[in-house]
Amino acid sequence: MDWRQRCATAELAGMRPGAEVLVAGWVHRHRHHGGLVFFDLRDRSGLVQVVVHPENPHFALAAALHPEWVVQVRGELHQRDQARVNPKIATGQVEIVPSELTVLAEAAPLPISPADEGEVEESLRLRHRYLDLRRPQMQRNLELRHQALQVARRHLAEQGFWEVQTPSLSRSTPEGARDFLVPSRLAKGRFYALPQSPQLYKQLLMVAGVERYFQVVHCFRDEDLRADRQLEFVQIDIEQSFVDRDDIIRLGESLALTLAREVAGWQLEEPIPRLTYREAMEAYGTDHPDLRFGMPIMNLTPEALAGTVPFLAEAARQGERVAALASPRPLSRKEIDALSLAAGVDLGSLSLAEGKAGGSLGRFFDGPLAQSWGAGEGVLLVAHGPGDVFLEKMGALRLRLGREAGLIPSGAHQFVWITDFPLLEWNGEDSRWQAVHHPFTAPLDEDLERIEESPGDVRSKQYDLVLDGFEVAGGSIRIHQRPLQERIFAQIGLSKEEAQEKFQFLLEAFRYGAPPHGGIAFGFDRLVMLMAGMTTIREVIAFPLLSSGADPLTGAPSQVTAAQLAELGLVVELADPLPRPPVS
RNA sequence: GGAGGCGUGGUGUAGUUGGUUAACAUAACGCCCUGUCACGGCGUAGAUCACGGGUUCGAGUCCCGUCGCCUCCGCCA
Repeated sequence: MDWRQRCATAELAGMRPGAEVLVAGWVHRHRHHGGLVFFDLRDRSGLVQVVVHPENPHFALAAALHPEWVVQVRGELHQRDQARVNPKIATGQVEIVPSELTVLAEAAPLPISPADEGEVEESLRLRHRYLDLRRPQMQRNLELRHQALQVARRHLAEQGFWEVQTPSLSRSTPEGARDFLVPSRLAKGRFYALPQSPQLYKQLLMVAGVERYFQVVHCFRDEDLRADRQLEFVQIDIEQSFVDRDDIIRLGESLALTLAREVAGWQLEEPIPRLTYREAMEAYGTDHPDLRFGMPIMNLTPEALAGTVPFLAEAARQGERVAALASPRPLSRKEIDALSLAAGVDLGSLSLAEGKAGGSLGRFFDGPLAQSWGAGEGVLLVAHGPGDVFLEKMGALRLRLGREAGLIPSGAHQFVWITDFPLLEWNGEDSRWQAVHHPFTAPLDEDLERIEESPGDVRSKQYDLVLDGFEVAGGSIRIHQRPLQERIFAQIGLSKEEAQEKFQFLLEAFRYGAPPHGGIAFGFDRLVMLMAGMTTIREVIAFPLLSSGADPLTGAPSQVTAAQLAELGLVVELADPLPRPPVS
């Protein structure tokens, strides 16, 4: 067999009728008319119809084919009659009349069908992922991901970035997510950690004079899974020396827009708009707002509240925030109650119909006043609460209202940069300040003197890139001077000794001439998910985990033998010896 | 850790206030069919209704518990 003769089914559309062709692939659908057999042969590129007449010596074999058998067909390419053209497939103008038909492999009856477009329970899809991935949609997702990788690599390489690989077996560091640990056999009782990101290595590469680094890298965080989060995920990790914030934002922006244009085919506005963290929180109640629709949170000042609703005015006097969201459509009392419950705030309502104010707050308003608040066709939902926690609740409510009202135009996509994040946040549980991003993030120059006196007010050189409400990239300019780094460590309660113990290698490296540097990391799975129009990253990962962290295909995580444990010097103690049987 | 939704032939679903033999589509198997392309027609087989307990003369249906999957909150520097 000379496989070099084989051509992809998609190529057949452009070939001249009468040509002899060799194709191979899977039997997608099989149509048997007694005296005439058709089957669609599927390969990675698409489908082509094979037609077998009764006088064909391969008729009996063709009639006996089953879905997903692997076959090879040599034959003549025929132009179909006008009435027999199938406009739904790319090769619908032609069909193959076989002179040879060979079954390369038979297939057992399938638990799930690659030719069936209906929904199948996801754990079953993952159990038989190799079948699931045969579906054209999944093949498109894999190809899109491949294209995104190629475009990103080319784009960065063209700008002088070197792809440098960093270790997966590393040391556990404090802060951040729970580490995955790997026991050491050679040093029993000690553990490697899988990287949550190559953060420290890429900074060391800057000290090493690499200047421009990137990597497509697997990262590991042992936290609960979500539709947009897996235990293991891929970043496009970037770091550059001799830059400040706008340089990295420009770089990230060019990469994001290049991917959007070349891979997703989106034409988006340039430059990408920017919001400060504060602006995003005030208007959208989140640091990753979906800007494909408006409906901002309306802040009601004590002045605006004066002489209107007494309990709201009182809440404002007490220092609470009072804010409103404008639902574009009217809501019933029942719907508002349900929204209140879901949002975790007490929602008052204000509407305006035929010049009269209505809703639960309507009695405090006359028509013109209600109008001045923006009450109109829909209903104004008003609530009060303390601080950013309240804004976050209103932000979640905004998102829900926007989605339910269909305010998100299909096909619309909107990037936004979020800047000026706080450097530190108060951790009530541990009673200490902790880094919002990570402890190597540089403060804004103008906020440097406030680090000790007012740590919560210090803004940082962190920036996040948000697409359609998902954080798709994030990074910062790093601290490259040791004295400043030590001031930050002191603020987050990391003693000199602890800092020395945990980050000794980094601090030491910084003694020997560290250039100013910064970087950004793209959450590659999320970005590809959005470009593919999917709603979970599992759809763009070849072999993802269930939300329980289990892999129903391989049975991971699995128990290991006593001998394996002994070799590592480990003893497993469990109340229940089999806490989670593998999915079967 | 918490909340919600879901769990019925291989797959996807229906199953009313508890009541005869658990229905439909599709896949599988058999027969028929010469222009289909989600082919069509006839037939066959295929379900301990996730698991365990309870209420009842009687449970897919009601109650309690457990498990699994999905979504969200917590968590994710």
